[in-house]
Amino acid sequence: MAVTIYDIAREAKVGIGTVSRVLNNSPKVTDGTREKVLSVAKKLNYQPHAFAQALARKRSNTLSAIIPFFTNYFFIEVLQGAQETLVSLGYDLIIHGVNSREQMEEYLSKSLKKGRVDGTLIFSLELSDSVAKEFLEKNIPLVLVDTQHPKFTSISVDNFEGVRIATEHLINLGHKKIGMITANLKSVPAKERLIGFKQVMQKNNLSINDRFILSSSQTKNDGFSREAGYESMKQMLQQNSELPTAIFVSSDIQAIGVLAALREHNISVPHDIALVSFDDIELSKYFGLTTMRQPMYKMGELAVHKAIQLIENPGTVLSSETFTPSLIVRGTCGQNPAYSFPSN
Amino acid sequence: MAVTIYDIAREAKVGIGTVSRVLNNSPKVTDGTREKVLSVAKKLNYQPHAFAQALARKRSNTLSAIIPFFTNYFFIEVLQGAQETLVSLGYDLIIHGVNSREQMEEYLSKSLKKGRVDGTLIFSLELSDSVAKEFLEKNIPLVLVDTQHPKFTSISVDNFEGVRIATEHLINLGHKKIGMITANLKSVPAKERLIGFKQVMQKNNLSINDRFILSSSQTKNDGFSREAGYESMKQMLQQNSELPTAIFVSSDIQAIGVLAALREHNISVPHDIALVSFDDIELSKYFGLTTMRQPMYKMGELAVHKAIQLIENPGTVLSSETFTPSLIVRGTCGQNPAYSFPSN
DNA sequence: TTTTGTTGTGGAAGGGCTTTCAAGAACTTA
DNA sequence: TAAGTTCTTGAAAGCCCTTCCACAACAAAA
Repeated sequence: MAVTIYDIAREAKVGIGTVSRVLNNSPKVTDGTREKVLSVAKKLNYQPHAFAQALARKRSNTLSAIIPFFTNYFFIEVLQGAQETLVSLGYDLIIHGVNSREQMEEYLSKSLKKGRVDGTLIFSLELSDSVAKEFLEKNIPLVLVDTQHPKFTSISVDNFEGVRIATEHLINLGHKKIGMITANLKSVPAKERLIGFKQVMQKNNLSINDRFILSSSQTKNDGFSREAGYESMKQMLQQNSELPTAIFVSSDIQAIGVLAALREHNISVPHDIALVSFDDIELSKYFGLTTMRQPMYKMGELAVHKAIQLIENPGTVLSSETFTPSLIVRGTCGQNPAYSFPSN
Repeated sequence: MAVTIYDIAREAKVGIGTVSRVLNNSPKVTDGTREKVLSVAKKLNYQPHAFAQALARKRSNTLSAIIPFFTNYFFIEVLQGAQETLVSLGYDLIIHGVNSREQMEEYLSKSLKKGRVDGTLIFSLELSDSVAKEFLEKNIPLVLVDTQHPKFTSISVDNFEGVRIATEHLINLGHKKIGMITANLKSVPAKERLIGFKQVMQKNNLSINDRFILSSSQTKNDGFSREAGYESMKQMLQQNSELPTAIFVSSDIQAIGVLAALREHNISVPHDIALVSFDDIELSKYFGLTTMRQPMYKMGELAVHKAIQLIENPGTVLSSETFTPSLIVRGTCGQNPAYSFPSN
């Protein structure tokens, strides 16, 4: 049986209340008793019992994170950011990986009420109204990462700004005929990136050729997949005799498919066509992709801070923060001649 | 305030004990009362309070997993296996990603005593004696995955068998002059894979040319890195005028480095040199690597089952299970002509 | 000296559950 | 019908903590 505060109280000849006060750094304890208690606690190698504490305090010092497994590298980095901050703040992390929105809802409906966690982080998954309502009703702190909802604090990436930087990079390199390959337009980021692209082109007085703009009809991963990228590029090659000199692709994973399609047609990157994409997943460096990097670690970190702020400060107004992705120049845009493809 | 068993008891006009018994499927309750309680519980949308339960039962239905972040893809897959099994069994998972053994020990020393988890899973990290002692003393169920210790249940991969399959695949393809590039020999898998390789060569009456066998002196990731692979291959190229016709590389990530070095020298894979490696990380398919796949998902799954068995059945003897990796034939071994490199 | 005010302290209550215990209800059996 | 069993049930105790309340001890003010 583990050591309890009763053991300490007996040994130190004080009351359990005093022991608890000492352990919680309450100021109203004499230095003498404090030392006495502390030394006994150390001698007995006391550790507070997490559940008893949680029960009494009505606080568990635990957060849950719901992350889709399929986000892969994003998953790990963001998790790393979240986890390390959490540890430094004395919290634990219950993680729940899911593969779909349905799975998330199922999990939430079961776990939410158990009072096991003080707050929740949801990554990349769109919030359904029913879930949103439940969080609101139960007043459980919730932070959204890489997804948004008007009623909750969220952390996301500025797609418009990212696209602007990417596209202007291409423009500054002298490209005028620029195409875009995006994912399934039902997905919010796919749509935003396309709209952003058109805006930038217009702002720079460049004409938009609709034949150079393709979206995907695939539903698996909303078209953010290698296959989708491959198909889109194939299609562009079929439909056109003349090609753009540069293409902005809405994700790295699609860009890898695009590269494969181009290679099949012996079209050299970046010589014949330059490429810039979005995400900077782990694969990107191996393929030499010039891309827009999302500060994943930072996002995890900030998510935790926001969540804890919400917990410790229930009145906090919801705040949505936006990160600007940064341009990572590698081989596919042609600016960096030292960068061979696939890269070293 | 949440609904408690007291609310149910009052509403259903029974005692709290009865409510608890119904909720825990105790047989000694009449069908009549059972239904009554159940219907009230449903009506009030009751959810048991996890901490109160844990406190009373002295069981938390929670496992903690300690996984090094740097294992990347392994991390995700194995986690997925663990997590999904856990959910199906009604357990929660506290995960703790670490970057080193020191970090792991620090975390353990703090968290172990809190009685927060019923058992622990440790992945890929070698157990120090002090930590081992602590687990033993406190009698906390522990399962080791991808690492071993004589006193604990573990799940690992049969390196010898994996190497045998890989190397004999090369031999069956007609190769006789086979080299090996391994990682830092301080790491157990690196060493085992090398020893295994030599055994297989001998068993097949093939001569081992020491000039074709390289290990890495790098310490970062124990030499399981792209850079290490690149360096090793460079070195082999420098030292030899004649090269082996096939190389077994101790990990995929190194193989990617090897590929880069070979490309620089215009040596074609698999035409001039065939390659087989180990792990089947996510990258592998994009590089068309023929490799030995570890059943990561399965390992996570089994780890959980073993841990829970240990928890629910404290007398269980420790059992160590070994998985045999399976050969994934892609482009780099030359057997699969349809597989271009980098692959489609 | 008495009164008022501080400060430190012990212990009960409470958090929500499981489990034990004793007693009442419902059955047997003679 | 009485005595003896067996079931079912309500309520108390216990899990380990935090926090509130009341009181003791002492210092300062009257």
